[in-house]
Amino acid sequence: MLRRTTRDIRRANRIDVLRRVYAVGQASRQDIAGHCELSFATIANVVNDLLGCGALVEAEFQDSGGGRPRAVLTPNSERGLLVGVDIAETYVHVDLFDLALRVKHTSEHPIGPETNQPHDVASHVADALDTLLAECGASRADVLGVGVSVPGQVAPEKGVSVFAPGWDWHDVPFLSVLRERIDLPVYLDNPLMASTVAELWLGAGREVDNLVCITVGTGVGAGIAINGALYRGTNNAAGEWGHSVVVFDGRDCRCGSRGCVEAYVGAPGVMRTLLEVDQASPLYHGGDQTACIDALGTVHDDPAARETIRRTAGYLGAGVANLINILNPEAVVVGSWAGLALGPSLLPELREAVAAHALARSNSAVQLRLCDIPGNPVSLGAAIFALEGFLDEALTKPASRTKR
Amino acid sequence: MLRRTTRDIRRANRIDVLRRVYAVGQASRQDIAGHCELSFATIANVVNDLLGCGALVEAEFQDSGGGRPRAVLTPNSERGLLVGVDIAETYVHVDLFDLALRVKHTSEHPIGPETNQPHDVASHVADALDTLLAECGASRADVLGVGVSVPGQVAPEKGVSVFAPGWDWHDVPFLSVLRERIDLPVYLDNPLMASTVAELWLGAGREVDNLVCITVGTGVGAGIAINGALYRGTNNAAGEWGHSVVVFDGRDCRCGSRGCVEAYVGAPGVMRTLLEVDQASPLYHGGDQTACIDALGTVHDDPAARETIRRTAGYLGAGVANLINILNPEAVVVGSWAGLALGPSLLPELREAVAAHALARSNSAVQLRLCDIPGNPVSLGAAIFALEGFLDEALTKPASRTKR
DNA sequence: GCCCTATTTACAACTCTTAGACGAACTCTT
DNA sequence: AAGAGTTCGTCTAAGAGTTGTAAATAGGGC
Repeated sequence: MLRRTTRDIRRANRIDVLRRVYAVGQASRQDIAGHCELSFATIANVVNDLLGCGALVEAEFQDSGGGRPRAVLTPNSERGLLVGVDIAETYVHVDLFDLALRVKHTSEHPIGPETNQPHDVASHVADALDTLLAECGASRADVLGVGVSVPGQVAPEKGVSVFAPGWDWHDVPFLSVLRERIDLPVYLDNPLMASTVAELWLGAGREVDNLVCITVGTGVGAGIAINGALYRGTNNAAGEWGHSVVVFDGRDCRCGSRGCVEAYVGAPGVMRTLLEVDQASPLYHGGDQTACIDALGTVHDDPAARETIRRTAGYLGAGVANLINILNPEAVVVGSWAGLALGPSLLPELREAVAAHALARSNSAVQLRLCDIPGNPVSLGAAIFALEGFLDEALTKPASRTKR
Repeated sequence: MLRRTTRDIRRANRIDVLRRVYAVGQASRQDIAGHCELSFATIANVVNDLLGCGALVEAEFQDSGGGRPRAVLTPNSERGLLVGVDIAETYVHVDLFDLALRVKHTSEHPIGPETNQPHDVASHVADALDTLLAECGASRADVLGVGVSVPGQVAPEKGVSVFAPGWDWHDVPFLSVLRERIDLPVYLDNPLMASTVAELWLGAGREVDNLVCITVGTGVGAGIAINGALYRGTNNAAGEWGHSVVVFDGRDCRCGSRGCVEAYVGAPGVMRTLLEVDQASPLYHGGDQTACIDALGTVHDDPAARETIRRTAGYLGAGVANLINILNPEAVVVGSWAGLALGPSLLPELREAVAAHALARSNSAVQLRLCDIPGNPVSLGAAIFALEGFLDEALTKPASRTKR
């Protein structure tokens, strides 16, 4: 899977080059050569492949100071469309991207308890796709691929949702269900993997090849990227850091275990901490997750809020330090809605807490920051899965075509 | 470093093939083809390289049931010698291996507080090497390489011991110090990396390509292997799981943090638990680590011992479950002296504790077992580093020789 | 119009994998 | 004892990739 034949090298090089172009938006061949460790000749070959399949175009020519002008390569936004779908427990978010990974149109549908069965959800996706295409005046034929993220545990190669905690999905062959309604290449994965890939292409991965992408929302997870590639583990279950123990014999967690990171730094955990600090805090907002977390992130003069942030930073810092000690990454990125809402007030104390628990050598090698990807990183990552799939089809298959 | 040129593919294939031969002791080309995902022709090519440099030999011919007999390949124990050195805080352990990685002779020197400076330690190693060679009637020229493990954090490519906690080593260029005394190829790393490589070649890695190798001694760590290769992290500091937090605000740890796994399941931590259970337990043996841990592992009818084991299994189980949740490996192996001493009595309760904390999907994919490598896995792993270095020299360099 | 410089492209050399043809070695049958 | 059948191992040619070098290309300055 990693490196076997020479074609795998080419595929990897292709992704490297493309990631660089997307990372900076536009790049000359020289620029790419400076950032990927490849000879110039190889860069030229790979770029020609990518120009050939329409993924890139030579957008303009740049002055080179007295020599032949540099051709500037950019993603070819005209080549086609990609669809990224973020299915969460309460909504379906569908983004239509151009090939430059810019959002063209967005749609979001709520999901209620009575409409959370596979067929309902798949219909939502299909309908949203039709609507978005109509809005753009585009047709299904323009869509190069659809990436879909489903919460919980997923077996991407089988196209199965193994377990979705919020609903009662067990071993649902969701990919088939989707394909019945959407006659396009569809790729299935989960939000953790999707947002990590997004981070790799358009986030911290622009500067770094080994990173951990922490999502702090209602649930908590940590996507892992090693050597510029997503790390999936044996079962595509790697990154379930939210259910790693940080407080032995601590709070009950919805996973059945006790003392999990998620029970302390997931939104419900933070709210519980707030109640522990001040049982009558008005910031609790009667249990409204979004309102409460937003309030905690913005109100700076409330002592209960400050104390809640402080304690949360402590728990999260211990958990993050665990990741740093175990994985020794170059970057740790905190994302998802609760992480971003609390982030600005959390970060200074989080850094302190991490430094208190992480070994100096590992801590000095890592940068800790908030996710700065605009929009929805999950649907973006899903769309990137579709992009990768399209490229593999377009550029790896032709080999067998040539063979005749 | 991972995949760049086609030559890296060959190197990776070479290691795959060789690992298979070492794993089973002897293998026909057919057998290898069945276990490495390579065409028969490639197997033959790689095997010929390895025969050419003398790493393998055709030991015998096996009946094939009516056809040309299979040549059985084995490591060529006559080709030369490898040296593996395990430097610990209190001793220097030197093993002389033949190329089949069988121990020929062993030597162990204690290190006192007054002889733990780089030059002293290097002299110990050099002296031991001379002695061992004399005992075998071999000469320095027979030695293909020397692998050296130094405790603490190491930068292998620079040959520097960055920090050794027991002594006061900071950024010691230990590789140079060794080379002054030993005029042979020397490779430097730390015990965690070494024992993980040993596990990969001659332990659980025989069946599995993704594993975590836990060492439980005075210190605690977790070496990580992904896709059949050691994972080092950014700084060669990956695997410092011993200093991941499992009890928030728990026991003070020698690293300066609190609640680390090591503070509970390292030998001193276990002994502290014993005292908490029974302040006057005779099993404490006045603080003698070896005696106490051995006693805890063998005495089954002592209630304090049982309770200590139970609690230790709980802490360790939480820590191991964290690894399983985060990394989703195929195997977790527990080793090092305290782990092995406590292992048999610990294992059933450990499995329970892990199951209580790990997600079902990840837990079902993993096998948890004790290290079954005979002898010293650290010096063995160090010797394997030397073996890999020798092969790279012998088989990758010749390319440039041919170039003329 | 010529030179200079920087960028691209083209080409040849080298590697590696793989499929398939062929030869080698052994057993079994006739 | 001579084929016939099997199973292994080697060899060769084709397909695919990377890379260094040489040649072609395209402005800008004089």
